[in-house]
Amino acid sequence: MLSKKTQYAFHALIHLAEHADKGPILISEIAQEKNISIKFLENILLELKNAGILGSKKGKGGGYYLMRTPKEIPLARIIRLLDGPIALLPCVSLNYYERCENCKDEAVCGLNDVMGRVRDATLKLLENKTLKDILTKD
Amino acid sequence: MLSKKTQYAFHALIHLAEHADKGPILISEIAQEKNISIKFLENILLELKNAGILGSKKGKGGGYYLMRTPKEIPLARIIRLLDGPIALLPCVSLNYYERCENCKDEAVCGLNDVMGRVRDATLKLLENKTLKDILTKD
DNA sequence: CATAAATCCTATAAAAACTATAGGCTATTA
DNA sequence: TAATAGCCTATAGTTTTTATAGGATTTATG
Repeated sequence: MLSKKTQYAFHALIHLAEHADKGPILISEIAQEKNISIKFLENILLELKNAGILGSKKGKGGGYYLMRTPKEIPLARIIRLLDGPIALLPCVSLNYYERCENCKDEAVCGLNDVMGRVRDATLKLLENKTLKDILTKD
Repeated sequence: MLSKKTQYAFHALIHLAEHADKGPILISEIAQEKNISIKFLENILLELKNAGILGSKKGKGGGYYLMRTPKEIPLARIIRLLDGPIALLPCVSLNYYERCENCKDEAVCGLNDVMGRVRDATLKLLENKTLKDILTKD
């Protein structure tokens, strides 16, 4: 399961995308609208900003906004950023690989093979579907 | 990611399947062969037994053995038993569904839709692939 | 320039989940 | 009846997740 952090991030990004025409959006507005703890959300948006996905403006009239169009933000990017590996096993992870400590040869491990396929099927969706694909408006 | 518990369970099941001709197998043998803490493994095998996947025999000459042929044990069964939900979000889980607290209507939520597809793609593999498919021998 | 608004940043706390261990109990075999 | 091996439950240690706190910094505006 995705962590709350990642789930909140998706809902926040959706809100930002659906209100992109209204200039910077307040953290507090998103928190209220999406029923998320404001302080927790603050940390999440900061991480998204530091990763270059969001921009922000301080002071009155400030808030957060998308740095790219929704179409340019694959869902896999958000998950990897906040949750880490998408694969079900470390030994089939593309970005967070770790050797299997329970089997002797990954090359002939059937579990490795099947989980690799699960990873591929999952990534086919999560790398191609973007923020744009999860919006209600437009 | 799957928990260690589930990962260990898969490796133990593989060992049991590949030595099914040798009668009951000792926990200690599996633990040593697969590099797993023996006491931790004990709990896992017990859970698999209580779920009807494994059988056991006590006393000298005892041990664990499969209650069904490898072909009859889908990978999804093991994951759900030890790890819980396979879906990435509670709101798209078939067996552990929970309503989304951050969106107003799941029926029109794009995130719900995409994650439902991820679940389907994952389950297509995990429900059809069985213990037999992850064995080295045979 | 002073003030209020809003994000930035880091630390920490609280809770939950995960991983592992302990130790006595029970059944079985020889 | 002694040794073997699983059964069962509790608990401990660690890590991760979730959430909160509070002051620092930047910006807009009157």
